[in-house]
Order: sequence, then structure tokens, then C-alpha cells
Amino acid sequence: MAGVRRAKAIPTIYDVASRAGVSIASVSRVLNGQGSPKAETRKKVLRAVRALSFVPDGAARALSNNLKEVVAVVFRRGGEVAFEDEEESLLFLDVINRGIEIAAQRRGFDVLISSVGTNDENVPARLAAIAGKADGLILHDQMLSEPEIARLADVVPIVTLAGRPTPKSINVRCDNGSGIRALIHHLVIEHGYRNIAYLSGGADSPDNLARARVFETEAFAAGAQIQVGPAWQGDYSAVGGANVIASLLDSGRDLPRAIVCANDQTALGAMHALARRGIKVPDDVAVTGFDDVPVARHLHPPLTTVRQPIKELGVTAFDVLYSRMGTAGGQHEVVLPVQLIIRESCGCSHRPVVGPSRAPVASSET
Amino acid sequence: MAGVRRAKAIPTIYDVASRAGVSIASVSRVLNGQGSPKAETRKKVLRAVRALSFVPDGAARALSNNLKEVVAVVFRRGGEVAFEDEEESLLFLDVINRGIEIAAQRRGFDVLISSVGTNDENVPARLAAIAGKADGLILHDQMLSEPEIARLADVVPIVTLAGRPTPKSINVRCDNGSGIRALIHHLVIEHGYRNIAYLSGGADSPDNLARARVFETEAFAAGAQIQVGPAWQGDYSAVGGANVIASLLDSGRDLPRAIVCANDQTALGAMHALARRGIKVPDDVAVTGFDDVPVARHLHPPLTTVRQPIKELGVTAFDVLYSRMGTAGGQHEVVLPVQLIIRESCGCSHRPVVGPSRAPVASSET
DNA sequence: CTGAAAGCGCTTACAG
DNA sequence: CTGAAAGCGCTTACAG
Repeated sequence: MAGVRRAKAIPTIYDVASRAGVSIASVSRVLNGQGSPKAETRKKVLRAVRALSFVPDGAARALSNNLKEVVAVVFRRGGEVAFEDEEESLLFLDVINRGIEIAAQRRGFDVLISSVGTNDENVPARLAAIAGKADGLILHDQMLSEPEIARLADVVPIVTLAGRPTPKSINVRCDNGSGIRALIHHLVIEHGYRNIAYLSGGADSPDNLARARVFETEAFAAGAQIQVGPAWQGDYSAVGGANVIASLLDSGRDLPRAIVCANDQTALGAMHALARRGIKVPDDVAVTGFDDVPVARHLHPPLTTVRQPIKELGVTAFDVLYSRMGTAGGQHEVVLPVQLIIRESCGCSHRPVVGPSRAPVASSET
Repeated sequence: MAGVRRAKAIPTIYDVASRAGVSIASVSRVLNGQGSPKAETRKKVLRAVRALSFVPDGAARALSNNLKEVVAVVFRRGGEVAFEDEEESLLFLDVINRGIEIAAQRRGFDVLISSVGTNDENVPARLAAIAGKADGLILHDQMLSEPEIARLADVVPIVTLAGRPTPKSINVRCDNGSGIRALIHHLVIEHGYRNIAYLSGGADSPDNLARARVFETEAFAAGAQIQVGPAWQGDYSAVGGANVIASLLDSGRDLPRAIVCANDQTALGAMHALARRGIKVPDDVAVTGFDDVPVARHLHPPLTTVRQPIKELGVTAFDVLYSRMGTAGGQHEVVLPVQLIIRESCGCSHRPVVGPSRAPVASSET
């Protein structure tokens, strides 16, 4: 009937059953280790399975079991990549995804990855389609309003990695507060920098908002002079960070003694822009990041930053989601600890990493 | 019956139909834009869908349509990560996956990611389970024997990214030959290095084998003295590369004038090991890589390497796979071009990137 | 231990 | 244009 005849009909459980001379129920039982099939039956079935190269259809199993063993992960596809280093930022996402994958694996789940474009139409519909293919949903970025989350959450449990918990979804994130607090303490109290700015990330990012808020509170409490506001608005990207610095310098403003960047990418861009104008880091201006992406230690100077347990973020996201499948209720948020990583961009020199032991420090670090 | 009562029954198409006062066929039609439902019907259905937060079940659709709109991607999970930079190697995989995802998106497909551990039992069974959840399979690593591939290929089309094409699967890869050829030409002819080694990657990796073979042929043809063999056996990892150098030096052997490493990770490890012994790159020994991962340009000295079009690898893998769904036959392999990236680890100094235009060169490169 | 049968939630000829 | 019904390929009570 179709124009193209199927290369070869894919065998179903019926084919296996008839070849083995048993019922489909028996086939299913031996394949899934249910009941206690006679050894003879078992053998016949296995032989037929092998002979036919039978592979059970996942969709049919899912429909029957009401379980797909799939967790969907969605992120927002960014725009262009201007700085070559920008590609690094993938890493952050991807390491989280790796964590999700590892945790999923333990439960026999696979990970369905999907992205939505910044200017895709009808994002809620796309997400619904994805949710329909999975048992649970992890959202990297804030792509749904609270009511939209609530609607979807009736279908699958949802964990968000950006944003705040909602009545219907769980949030997993790092402890932005103590990260910024440690940074401020180090810069203001230990280094004695009295004039300090926050180069912000995405304006609508909850993480960024949280960092900005703690920055202001803590820097103020520490007695530092603060620079914030529209002139310091970045977007988590290297270009964003570079642009802020460039405009600031173009407008003839004085730079603060230290710049706390919303993330490592931003710091990278800022440092490039400063270098281009001949401003020395950390001698003229100290710069710090947030995340501790791998490239952070390769910058000149090596970047002082806050390390997030990136992979654990993913593992936790899955575990929390998993425990929510089938059961409602439970915790609404999980906050993971961070660690201050002191390198040289803050003004320290060759100071070793502080904190709990990790893999042996790479030689480039010593 | 179950211990936990379902939080709230998830609405099905039947619920929508009865609430809208139409048949499930009509609901399906308006939801999928099939036929030409009356405006009135359309309105009633949409209202009910909204009221119930209805999301069609993907498994049921897939079963009915014989199409899951899912492509599975499987890679091999590595062991420990010793060098912190090693995490970079993720990037290679992840950038390919991003390419797959982008291409998949265009066709309305999502990407099912799964990994198998190096010492997982019954890999073929795991892969069969994954294949059962998808319409096509992309294998990053060589995890199946040819007969095993043949069996699975009866169920879903398969594209391999490592390995050679088989009668039943398609291979997508980069042009290892011309990459190595360009490297040899540059090192032997242009720099005049007469003694040169190949620090190999995974012993059973087809890419590695191809590179090694071309290395020997070309270096020989160029009249260089060649060092290869067990002493030069790495494993694509930084530790692997470092170990080779360390043992070589421990055994008191003379180093060649130039070392062509199987990939960037290996080069990174080798350079660390050389630096630790006080051997200067490129003055004492030139080192080159393969891949051009982002960190390559941050090494000291910046790494001369061969750039693979990583994302395109993924895009191509999906496209080729997609065109194979439903239809059999077609091409059995696709080979993508590479580009020599000359930096400083070969002995050149501050020479700009050669080749077709890319994004503006990052400032760290000038 | 095993089989016949119902059911999972969709899509789509087939009639009307 | 619309509905009743079959069918997609599994799993699993329920009888036997």
C-alpha cells in the first residue's frame, strides 16, 4: 500500500511466540523475568528471540506499563557564539546533563534531550509534546510561567534548575548566597577592596537576582562602596561582560577596585575587555567569576571563582524527580553547597585551592 | 488497589472527547490538524483540552503511528577523571550531541541520550532496550561487534561515529587522512623535523588506527625517521599521554624532535609531562594534537592541531540516519573535511589561523 | 506453569 | 464533517 515497502517487517512478540510455539504471555514472562517459566519454555523463547533478532517495542511497553523510563531535559538554545571560548558555556549544561544521565541510569531511565529556541513559537506546546514522551521533566532554563508549569505538572513531575520552586514544581540549585558571601568576604575583608561592582547575568535569571541581592546586602554590610545598576547589566555571556566593560570605559567612568561577575563567562569577557584597554587584572582591577568552568584556571590570571557541584546538580535533579514519580508531595527545593576557589584574579598569588580534597591538582595549577 | 493512589488521574483523549461532547476521532483530528473539523468542533475540543490540561501520551502516539520521533545516542562512559582538564573531553562528545540535537529538532525529533559503562554486563541487551525506544540509533563508540550491529540494524537504522561502515550501518567521520597528512607536511617539510613519533590513541579505535597508518606512510614518504610501537601507546586521555612520556623518559630513551598526538587530550597530557621534566615545547620537542577542543588554544604554548567540524559531525549523523528511516539503501559513509590549525606548539610563533573564515579570532589568539 | 483476553491511549481507514 | 471500531505491540490479572 505504501510507496516504499518495508525493508523487512520488524518482528513482534507474536512472531516470537508462534516461532517458539508458546503464547505471547510466556514470551513476555521470560523476557521480563516475571513468574517462573519452565526451563524448556524459557529456552524455546530465547531461541526464537535470537533467531528473529527480536527487540521489544519501547512504546508498546511504555503504554502497557504506564512507564516510559525516560526523563526529559529541556534547555534554551542560545544565540550566536561570538567568543570562541563561549563554547565552554555548553560545558555547564552538559555536565549537569551528565549528572542527570548517571542518576537516571541507576534507575534504568534514559535521558531525552530537547532544546527550545529563544524565539520559538508556542514553547508551552513544544514542552507539552516533550513531556508526553517522558515520565518526568527537568527544565534548565526558565521557559514556562508558573501557571504553565502548574498545567504541565499535572501530567509529569517537574524539576527546575533555574527559578524558584512553585507549588507544583521542585527547584534544585546551588547556594548562591554563601558563594557570593564568601567572595565578598575575601575581596572586601581580606583584600580590603572598598569599591566593588556586580557585573550581572541575565536580567531575569533567578540565580542572577539572588546573587545580586546578596552582593548588595553583604558588600554594604562589609562597608564597601557598591556599583550596580543598568550600566552593569550583562547577560551571562562573554560578549555581554566585555560590552559592559567597554561601555563603562568609553563613558569615562572610573572602574571599581574589584568586579564580581555573575559567572565565569562574564568574567572571561570582562578580562578580555580590560586587557584590551591595558588595564591590569588584578593589580588595577580584581575580577571574580562564578561556576568554576574548566577554562577558569587557564585564564590569565587564573580566575578566582565559586565552584558549583555541577554534576551533583544533575544527579540531585534526577533523584528528586524520580522520588516524585508516582508519589506527590515531598520537598520543594534542594540547595547544594558551593566552594570558594581562590586563584589569582582576585589579587592572591599562587595560593593553593582551599577546601575539601578533590582530584590531585593539575600541574598547571601549581 | 495500589498502595499509593494516583495523585490525580491523568486525562486521556476519552476525557477530552466526553467533556467536549465529540468522539475521540474528532479530538485527534483537531489536535493533529488532520481532516477539516468544523470550527465549532474545533472550538469545543480546544476548550476541553485546555480545561483538562490534556497532553497526548507519546507512547500511545508512537505505537499508533509507528514513529517515536526519537533518535537514540549512545556513548561509552569513561573511567575516572584524573586531570581536571580531562573534563574537556566531554566537550567533544557534547558538541557532537548538540549537532545531533539541532538536526533532530528540524524534523521534530528529540534525542535520547544513554551511556554504557566500560564494564557493564550485557551491552548488546542494553543497546537493544535503547533501540526499542527510538527510531534510529547513533553510536559514538565502538560498542558492538559487526554481527551485533547487523542484528540491531534490522530493528532501527544505525549510524556509527567510530568505526567503519558495515553492510548494515552507516559511518560518519572526519577525514583523518588529510588531517595527519597536513600535519606531517607542516612538521617534516616546513619545519624540517626529521625524527617524529605518533603518540597513539585507544588501541582499538578505528580513528586512531587510520591516523597511525597515514602517519607511518606519510612520514616515511617525507623521509622522516619514525617512532611508533607499544612504547607510544596512549588511550586518548591526558593521563595516557603523560604516562607514555614519563615512561619514555624514565627508560632513558631519546625523544623525537616532534610528537604527533592522537588527539588534543593526549597532547595536553604529554605537554604536562614534558614540562614537568623541564623539556621545552616546541624548542626541544614539538607537539601537535587532533580535534581542536576549546582548551587547545589556552595551552602553553597554544596547541597546533587539526580542527574537526565537530558539530557538523552530529548534524550529518542525524541527517544521514533520518534519510535512512523507512528507506533502506543509500550511502554507507560520510567523510567530513578537517582543517589544520597552526598555533605555537609546532614551533611556529604567533602565526594566525589558516583557512576559511570563522568567527572573529578571540583576543587570546592575537 | 501457561494461555486467552482485556487493556494501555492513541490514529485512521471506513461508513454514514 | 463525524463517529464506531479496529489496530499498533506490549503486560498482566484471571482461569485453568
